[in-house]
Amino acid sequence: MAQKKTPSPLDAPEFARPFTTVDVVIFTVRQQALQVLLMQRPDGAQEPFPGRWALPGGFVDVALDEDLQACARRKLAGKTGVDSPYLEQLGSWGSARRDPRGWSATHVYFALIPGQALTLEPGGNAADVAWFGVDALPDEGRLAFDHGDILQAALERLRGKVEYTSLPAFLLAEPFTLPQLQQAYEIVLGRPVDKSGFRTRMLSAGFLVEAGHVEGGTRRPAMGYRLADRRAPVVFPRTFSPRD
Amino acid sequence: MAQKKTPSPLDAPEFARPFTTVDVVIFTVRQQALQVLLMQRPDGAQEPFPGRWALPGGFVDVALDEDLQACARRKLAGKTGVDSPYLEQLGSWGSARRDPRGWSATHVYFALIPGQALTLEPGGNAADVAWFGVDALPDEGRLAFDHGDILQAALERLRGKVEYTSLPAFLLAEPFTLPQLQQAYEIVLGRPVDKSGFRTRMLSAGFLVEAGHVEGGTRRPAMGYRLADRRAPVVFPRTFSPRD
DNA sequence: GAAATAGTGTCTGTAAGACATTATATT
DNA sequence: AATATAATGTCTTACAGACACTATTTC
Repeated sequence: MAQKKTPSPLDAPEFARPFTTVDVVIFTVRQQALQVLLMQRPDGAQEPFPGRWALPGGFVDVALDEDLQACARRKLAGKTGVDSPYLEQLGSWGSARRDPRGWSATHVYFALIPGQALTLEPGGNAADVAWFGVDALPDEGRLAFDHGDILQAALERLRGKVEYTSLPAFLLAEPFTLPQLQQAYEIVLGRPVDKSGFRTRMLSAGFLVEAGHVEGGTRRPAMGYRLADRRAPVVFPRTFSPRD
Repeated sequence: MAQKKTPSPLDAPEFARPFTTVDVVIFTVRQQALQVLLMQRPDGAQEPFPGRWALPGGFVDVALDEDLQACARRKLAGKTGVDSPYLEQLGSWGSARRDPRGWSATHVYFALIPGQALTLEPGGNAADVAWFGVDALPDEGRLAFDHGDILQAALERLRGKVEYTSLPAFLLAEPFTLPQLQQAYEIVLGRPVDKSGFRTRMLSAGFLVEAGHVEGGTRRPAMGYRLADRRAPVVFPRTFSPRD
């Protein structure tokens, strides 16, 4: 086939460049449920998907953002005030049709933040920002753009990784106890986990550091733990339930 | 903090948009080694990284490409002639400095293609395209842009997933034998794998379909197999070597 | 029959899953 | 003392890893 010389967007400024956005799927555990942060789209007539719920995000600002991760961190800090969450790239979605305004590509990150870190409602304008249980999404899950698909992919990634990593530890404020950690696993996975095996796995993985007993509980106090390394999760050699 | 109203790139056309590219990391097994396809950058004075080796890729063409995956498929078919490989999104890299021409973001895919599918050298202009063993990269691995980092990430992803998936099957032409598949695993992982356990794992996973004995070998012929589903790999419940 | 490769059998150690039991706190 | 939760112990089973063995082809 003839290898057509692709015109460069640099040579021809009017050559259409896709626009570039970053979106963040922010998970937390609140009220015994896995929840996600959504924003309501503005109502203007020019706006795409007016009034619909969407993932927090927006255009990359080439003047502000050094790189994609910094852009994601900026948007996350703006909405939640949390500045050092677990942040992982999920992937990117780009097509001619996902945004009615034209060809667009979004780079998606997903973040895990402790529920206890959110004492006050996020941001200055709290009205258009809200937490939703992942099983109780607004508009029957029909979010703006392709954000429904993206959220679905984020959930699959999270639940998949939780089977064999220490990810749920990033959903808890330190220090946390092993029962609390187990509960976080059970909430994300949506099924009970055996206590004995759970404890052996967590302690033998060596990613927890003892931090003294936690008082204030109702009955016998449990040992508190911190993460030895808050930057990355630990990978276990096996999944939780090999087969049904 | 004051939530500055971000100017929209749509309202102001002169607002700088990052430019958008797609790159593909194409792996195959040739000459008993894991190899990757690289292209040599053109030599023009205006060109970034002239003469350096780079991953195949380039600008998204909003007129040609329906979405990112289609763009990756177009670039892959153009370089290799292979049109239905295993293709998975690896991630995206975007920053102000990765391309000297300005803020850019690239969406990276990685592909696995059978070595036997490449009877002739790829493309029309074969001079600037070549296969390299991943342990024998040109320029000591100092590729154009951040492609060295990207290739490293692709290798980690591939080797990581090979520990617990059937991915190496996509590096072989059908029908293939179990000894061939085992060899593909050993080449990618860089270590020997026990035959007995390997066979049990592969056959019990149920993703292989018998396709008659393969002759032409030197000694006893082996059973040939095809993939039941060429679209996605199978995930095993455990990794190959739990721990050292 | 020798040699080389394909394929199977056997043993063992480790660890997960299930469940029972003990330990330590509050009221 | 009763109770609730934290933490540990025991038993069984499944399976990976190691390695020996058998099977089937070519020369």
